Amino acid sequence: MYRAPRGTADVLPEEQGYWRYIEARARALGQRFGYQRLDTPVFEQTALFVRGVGQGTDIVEKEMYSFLDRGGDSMTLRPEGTAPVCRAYLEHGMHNQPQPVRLYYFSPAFRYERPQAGRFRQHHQFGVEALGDGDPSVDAEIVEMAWRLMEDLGLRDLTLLLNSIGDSECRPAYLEHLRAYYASRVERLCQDCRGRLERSPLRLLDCKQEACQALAQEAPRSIDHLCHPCRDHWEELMKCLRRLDIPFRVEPRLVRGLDYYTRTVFEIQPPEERAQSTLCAGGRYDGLIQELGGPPTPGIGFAAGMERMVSNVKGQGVPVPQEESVRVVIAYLGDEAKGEALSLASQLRSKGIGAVLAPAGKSLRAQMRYANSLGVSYALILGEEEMRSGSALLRDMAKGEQRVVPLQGVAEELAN
RNA sequence: GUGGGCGUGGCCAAGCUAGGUCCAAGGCGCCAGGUUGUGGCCCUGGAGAUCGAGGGUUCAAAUCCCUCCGUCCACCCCA
Repeated sequence: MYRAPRGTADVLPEEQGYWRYIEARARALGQRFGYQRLDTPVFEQTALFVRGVGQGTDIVEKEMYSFLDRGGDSMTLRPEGTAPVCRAYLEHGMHNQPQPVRLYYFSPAFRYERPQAGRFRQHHQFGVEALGDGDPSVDAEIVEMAWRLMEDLGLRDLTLLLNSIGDSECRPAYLEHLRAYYASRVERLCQDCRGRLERSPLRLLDCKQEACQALAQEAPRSIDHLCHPCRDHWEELMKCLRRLDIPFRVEPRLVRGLDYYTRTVFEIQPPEERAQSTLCAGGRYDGLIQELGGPPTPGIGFAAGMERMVSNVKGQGVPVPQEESVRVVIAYLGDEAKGEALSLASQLRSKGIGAVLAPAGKSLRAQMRYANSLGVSYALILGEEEMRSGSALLRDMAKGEQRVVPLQGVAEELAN
C-alpha cells in the first residue's frame, strides 16, 4: 500500500479547522501591519539557496531536495522562504518602490531531515519580510508582529528570546574572542563541539550537553562585542520593544543556523520545552540581497511553523471554530423522488444552502442515520406520498419535529 | 547520519514476560435488521486481520532469534 512519504502528512478534514484558523489570523495580521502577500514557486534554481542560505550550512550540505530537470538545470524544492522572497524583490525591481517593501507568504518548505516531534520533511511556514529599511523600528515591527500573531492565536506563556549577533564589522572579532575562550577549554567540550569550534563557533553556545552549557554560560557574549552601529541598533531596538510592551528576554546564547543573519535574531518558544519547539524564528539579514546579486539592501523577517502552531493551539486547548457542515440531507424513496431530490438539492445550493443527497438505494432508516451522522440541521424527505401531493417532509433534526411543506417553497423556507 | 521505544482489522487495543487452549478478546467506527417510510439511546446479527515484511528455531510462533521496512522520541539541525 502507498503511504505519504516519510516526514510528510495529510491534513485531514477534521484538522482543517486549525489550519484555517491560523491562516485567517496570520492574514489579518499581515493586513493590519500593511504587508502584502507574495507567492513564489515551490522550486527555484539550486544556486539561489546555495548562495542565499550559505554553502556550509546543514540545509545546503545535506538537506535539500534537489533534482535536475529535463533541461539539465539543477532545481531545488524550497527549503526556506526568505531567499525566494529576496529573489522576487530583485527580479521585480521592488527596490524602486517606497522602502521598506512589506511582504508575507504561506508556503511549504522541504528539508531532507530525520522526522521527529515538530520536525518534518515537508512543513509549512507563515513568513513575513520587510525589505529595504535597516532602521531598528522595522526590527521592532517584525518582532511585534511575531508576538502579536501568537497573542492572536490565543497562545499563552510563550517566551520571546532576543539577541544580536553583530554584523560583518564586529562579528569576526567576536568570533575570535569566542574561539579563544573555547580553545583554552577544549578538553571540557563534547565531541561534536570540538568539531564545531573552527567551523561554526556560534553553535557551541546552544549545545545541549551539560558541560558545554556550563561553558556557554561564561562564554563571551556577542552583545558585549558589538561595533558602535550595531550597538546603537541593538539599544534602540530594545527601547522600541519596551515602548511597545513586548516582553522579551535577552538570550546571549541564541544563534541561528543560516548564514545570512546579521544583528537582530529572535525566537518564540512555547512553555513546555520540547526538542523541536520553536514556534517562530527570525532575524535581520542585511547582507543577503547583495549576496544574491542585488544592491546593498537591508532586510528582516521571521517564519512561523504552521504545524507547530497547530500543535500548540491544540495543546493549549484554544477554542477554534469548526468549518460549518452541510445544512440539509435529502432523503428520498423511488426513482421519481430521486429526480426531485436532485433538483431540490441544486436549488438549495444556488441559494447558498449546503445540501447533499442521502446515499442511493438505502432504506429511509439508513438515510436518516446518514443525516444524523453528518450532523445536519434538517432532513428533507421525499417519498411516494410526498410526490403525489407535490410536497416534502421537512424534519428538524435537533427538535425531532417535522412538517409537510410544498415543494415550491422549500428552498425559500430553508433560506430563512 | 547516530541512539532508543513501538509495529495485532479503518481507529483504539488484549494476548507476547513462562511458545500450543489464538483458523486472535474487547471497544469505537462501518453495514444490515429490530418500524410497509424516519436519525440520535438500546438490542440483535454481519463484514473486516497474510498478528509490519522476509527468513530462522520448534512437533507447534502473534508470542523466541535474525534481517529489513515503517513509525515515534532523542541527538544533529531547525519552522
